[in-house]
Amino acid sequence: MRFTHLFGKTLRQAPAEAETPNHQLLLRARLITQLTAGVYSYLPLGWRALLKIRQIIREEMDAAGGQEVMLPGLQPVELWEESGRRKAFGETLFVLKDRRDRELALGPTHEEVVVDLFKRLVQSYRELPIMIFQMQTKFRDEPRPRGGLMRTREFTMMDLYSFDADYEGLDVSYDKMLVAYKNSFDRCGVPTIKVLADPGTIGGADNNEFMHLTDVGEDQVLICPHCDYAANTEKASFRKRTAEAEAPLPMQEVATPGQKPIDDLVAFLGVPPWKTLKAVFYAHDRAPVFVAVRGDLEVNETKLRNALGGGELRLMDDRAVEAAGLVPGAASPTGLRGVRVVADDSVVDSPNLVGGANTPDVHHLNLNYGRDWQAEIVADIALARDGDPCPNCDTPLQMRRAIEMGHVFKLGTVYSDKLGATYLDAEGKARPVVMGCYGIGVERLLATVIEANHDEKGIIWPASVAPYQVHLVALNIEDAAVREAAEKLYDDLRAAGVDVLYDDREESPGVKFNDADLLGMPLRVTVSRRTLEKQSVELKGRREKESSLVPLADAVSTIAGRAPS
RNA sequence: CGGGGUGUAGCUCAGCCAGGUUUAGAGCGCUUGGUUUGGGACCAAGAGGUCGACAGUUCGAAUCUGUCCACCCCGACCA
Repeated sequence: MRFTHLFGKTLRQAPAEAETPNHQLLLRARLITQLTAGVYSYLPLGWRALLKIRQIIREEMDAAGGQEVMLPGLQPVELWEESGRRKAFGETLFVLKDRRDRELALGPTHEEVVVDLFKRLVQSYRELPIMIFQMQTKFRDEPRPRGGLMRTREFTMMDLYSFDADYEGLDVSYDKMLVAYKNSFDRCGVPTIKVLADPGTIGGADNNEFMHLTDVGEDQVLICPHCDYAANTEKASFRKRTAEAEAPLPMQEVATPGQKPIDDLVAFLGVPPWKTLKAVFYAHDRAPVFVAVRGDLEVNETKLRNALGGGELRLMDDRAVEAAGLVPGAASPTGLRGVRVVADDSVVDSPNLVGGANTPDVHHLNLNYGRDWQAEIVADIALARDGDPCPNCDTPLQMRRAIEMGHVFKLGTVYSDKLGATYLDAEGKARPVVMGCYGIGVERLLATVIEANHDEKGIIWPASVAPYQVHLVALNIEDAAVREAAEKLYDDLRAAGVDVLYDDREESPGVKFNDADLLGMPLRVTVSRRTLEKQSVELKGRREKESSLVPLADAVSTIAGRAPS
């Protein structure tokens, strides 16, 4: 490709809307351009990289036994009602009406459609296992698109679905996918770790996320530096400080004027935080819920929502708490009526806690679970934080930010049951098919490739996904000898099967070198008067500091040898 | 949806508070000519803007007021 023909030129300054390095470089190198919030166009260089990424994923899915298909983006909304996920997705689901006033959804994902497909095509256990995948545009009306390609409303997902006769088969399929995912990210030059995760609206049991650790990630993970424990904060558990065994003491009232936040109360009464009961109020599907955790802990809203069986969860402010007839700052679970109570398992196991008395400026001493109050639900709803002890080995966990590259789920029979997807086993009995689903955000992966491979000058493409392998720079191109040599090299390299971007512009050397660094092709080849005097061309790897000269006669073979096609 | 912020040329921004020499500016980019040429050159001449939209206040609005829209950031959701 000649630079003078390339659609779009580079930007010296990054547009103000971009904050992260990957977003700035995507825009400056003209890989993408934004149409509207969370919707992007992919320009020639960006699209070429994306095609490379897609091909890598395709090869890995094929190698794992996947078969590629293409499923519709337009889906009848009835399918979503049948699976119960129309409500689960809520406003995130794009819904439109056809001319007959029937509702159609723009698919945010494809479990429903793929199960429908399974029902139409598969009858017997003899046909199992099956893995099918596709790369299709997904539409999600995200509450807040952000971070360039990190969270968009229209994006490509590679989604693979596995169908097995039983759970043992699912385990096999799942393990194959773990390998295929790791390989895909590795080949794209993105280091990842596998963490435990929350399944969210997808449902199902076991699931893992592939995370790329970086400060610009929107997720947080907790990693044990000692054992192999790693989990998304949404999911992470930790070893809670165990309460010392004590005989329950009689409950007592104590005046605590003006002591509302737990920190103040702790200082005022001189008790440690883990000897107190902290009350937090949430509106769950609009109904108030009393949430009790020990004073040294915080509530994990994802765990809480799961304990409540899903639904909408919101923190209540003091006014809403008062409106519900409760006392913010001195609330007590004792004698509550008409309010659901959810307790973290830590408070159940801790004797003689200090808690509110449902009277302003009064607290109770020696609250004991079972004797003084009860919870409707007891579960682990505590948020793991940086430094909390690893649940496996007690080592302090480390909190890191990360980008979620992929998410794999053991769905089991959640969808098969809801949508009636069965097969006949060897005895001729109908059984629900056991499913898994596995997704990679393709454009997000592109962004992460850049995030993981750049310096202050620009992108440093891994050869595997570089739009072009060679960036041929002709300096002083108005010099006929230079132009002639550069043109010939360009033609010869292409004839040798090398993807080359040829800077044939009449620009100063600085401009050309800076653009070469910004665009980040793996190998830079420079032709100039200076190199021609020595009958040679100059080669420099994007990651290398030093360049080297190669005789003109050997240029094509040397370059072709260094540049995988 | 709650909180914060920004809309002036392709990109980055000044001008707005104290309305009137602003026929609206700068740098970069773009066009033409010339001089340069191994790390974002220089000179000269140009092109390019309904100052986000609408309504209002005023003799007069980029500037003041109101409404709306768009985009960005922080939170609730996810690949």
